[in-house]
Parts: sequence; structure tokens; C-alpha cells
Amino acid sequence: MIAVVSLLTALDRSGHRATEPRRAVATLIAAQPGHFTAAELVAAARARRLGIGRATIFRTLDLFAELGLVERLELPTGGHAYVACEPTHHHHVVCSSCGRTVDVGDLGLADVAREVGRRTGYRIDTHRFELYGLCPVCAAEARTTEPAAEPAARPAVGSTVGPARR
Amino acid sequence: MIAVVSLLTALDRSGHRATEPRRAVATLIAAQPGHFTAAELVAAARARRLGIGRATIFRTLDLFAELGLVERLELPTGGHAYVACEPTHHHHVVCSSCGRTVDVGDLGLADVAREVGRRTGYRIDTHRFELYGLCPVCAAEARTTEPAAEPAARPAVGSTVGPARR
DNA sequence: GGTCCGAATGATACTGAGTATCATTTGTTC
DNA sequence: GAACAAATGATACTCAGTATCATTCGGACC
Ligand SMILES: [Mn+2]
Ligand SMILES: [Mn+2]
Ligand SMILES: [Zn+2]
Ligand SMILES: [Zn+2]
Repeated sequence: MIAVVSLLTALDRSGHRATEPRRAVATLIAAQPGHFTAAELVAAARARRLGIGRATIFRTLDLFAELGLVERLELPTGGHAYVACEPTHHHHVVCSSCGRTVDVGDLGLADVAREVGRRTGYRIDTHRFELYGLCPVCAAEARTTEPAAEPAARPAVGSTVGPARR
Repeated sequence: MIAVVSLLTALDRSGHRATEPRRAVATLIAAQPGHFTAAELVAAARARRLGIGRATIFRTLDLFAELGLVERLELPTGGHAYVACEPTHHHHVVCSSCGRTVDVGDLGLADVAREVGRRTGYRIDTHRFELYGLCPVCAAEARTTEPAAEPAARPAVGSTVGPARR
């Protein structure tokens, strides 16, 4: 969940044009409750008969990712997905069954990264930290239903838990 | 760097056949000093006139990844690469300029993951933690040469630093 | 050593994500 | 309302990864 205006003002402040297609994509992104794939955005654009080219959607996603308002993450399946976030540093917990994503703050990771830099001599610039597991809903489901736990249909929903410290 | 026998015994112990192509791929993997892409393996196989099909290389990489002897990581560029590792849980520091990879142990990450589980209610199964930055060599280079720091040609080399605790 | 059978292979063809190109359109600045 | 660079979208392309399936092969058992 992110406000459309956040996306638009970020465009303006970075010296990029607020074109019609970009506004449209921003609206689509803002409407996404959880994480989404590029293909899903393309489908959404087509469904609403916006005349946006596929290339433009990829370009716009890249742009917002550069601006830090959208983050690209790699699912355990190997595919890619995006989440719209306020551009503060934080990480994601992803349900490997339904895809529900929750934000978490740094929780001491910065210290770990610093320590890694000290030990390895690397000048650490960025890190990637993603957690995968079962969300409470899916965990409950897995407990009640037969032990044959099949992945659910994936009603991806986003939410936020925990203070995004720092 | 990994020993060929580690790969082969892992095959055997998991009930998979030690076929000729798999031995060959294992040898190729063991010869890789740092991280490598699937395409690079394919090229290496072709260069040495081993008659291994492309599909088999992908299949074998997947297999070794399942067995935990090879880890697939996502480069900051968006591409994928593999590193051969002893199958103990650890993480990677990757030089964003030359690709040199260094192993690091858990360094308190397990605690962070546990804390995330507590706060979010997720049952955390796995996590992904990768660090990117400049290795000492590239950092020195960047300091001596013009401030116009272009990424170098990428002579990927692997090494290990720090106790892989746990 | 020979038989047998499922596992594994590789040739081929396919999918799907992402990108290059380039003539046309559009946002912004003056 | 020009003017001009930035952005678009149609098209065609590349490249990673995968499905298919007839053929081969490893290894278990005798
Ligand atoms: Mn987020
Ligand atoms: Mn490693
Ligand atoms: Zn779930
Ligand atoms: Zn380096």
C-alpha cells in the first residue's frame, strides 16, 4: 500500500516527467494490496483498457524501483515480484504459501552488516534480507486440514507489523 | 571451491545416480573459483567438448541446489549466479564490481529471524541474506584511479573469511 | 557377466521475462 | 504556442529456463 501522490511527487522531485502512462501505472501500483508481478500489472492495465505498452510498464517499474518506492524481490520459486513501499529501509517477510507480505524494520541487521564489513574488509553498500515462512492464516490452515498441505490460491495481501526502526 | 567428492557422495547418499554427465558437471563446478552462471557452465562444457546437453546442466544445477551444495543467488544486476558451498548455513558477501564472493557465518542472523517470527506471527522457515559492496581490491582500485569508478571486467574469485558459526 | 527397469539424458521446441530499436507523441520550459 | 528532449508503444529480438519424449544408462539383483 502506498499513496499515488508519493509516487508522483517522487517523479517530479527526481526530474522525471509525470506522463499519462506513468500516472496510470502509479494508480495501478497503489491499488495493489500486496506484492505483484510485472505480468500482473500488464494484465491489470489491459483489463482496464488503458492503452499502456508492455515496455512502458517494465520501464516504469524500473524507474520506481530506482527511486526506491518499489522494491523488487525474488520469490523462493525463483520468480520476481514487486512491493510498493515507503522508501525507508526495511525488509519483507513473505508467506511461502499465500504470498502475504509483512514489513519488518532493521531489527539489528545494520549491526550485522557492519560486523560483516569489519570481518571481511568489504565496504558494504547494500544488503538483501528476506524471510520466508507460513503466515498465521496459512499456518492455522495447515494445522486444521489434512497434513497434505498444498499451497493455497494466493490471495496476496499486504500489511505492516513492527516498528520500522531507524 | 568445493571438492568433487562432496558433490558425488551427496548424490549417492540422496539416492540419485552418479551418471557420467553429473560427474562432469560436478567437476566443472569444482573448478569454479567463485560464483558462476548457468550459461558459463554451459560454455565451459562446450569448450571442453563434453557432450552434455544444456537441459542437463540446468537439471544438475537444480539438483545440487536442492541438495544444498550449490546455492543460487541473485546478483544486484538481477541475474542469477551459483556458488558451490559446503552445505552449512551461511551467507555471502559479493563484490558489486568484480564479483568476488566471501562466505560469512550467521553472525546473529538466526536471532534476528527468530525475533521477526515473534513479532509477525509467521513461522519463519528460511531466510535470504546477501551483502553487496566493494571488495578490498576494488575499493583500493577505486581510491587510486580516477573517481570515475567503472565496474571492472569481473575476474570472479572466491574465498572464505570468518568462522561459519553454527 | 547378463538382465531388467526406472531414472536420467539430450534434441527439439516452446514459454515468458525482459530489452533494443526507432518512428511518433507528449510534457515541460520559455 | 513553439521547440526540443524525454517518453511512448509497436515490433522484433534475446536469453533463461522448461516441457516433451524417444533413447540410453546406472545399478540392483541374480
Ligand atoms: Mn515493504
Ligand atoms: Mn558459500
Ligand atoms: Zn499465507
Ligand atoms: Zn571486487
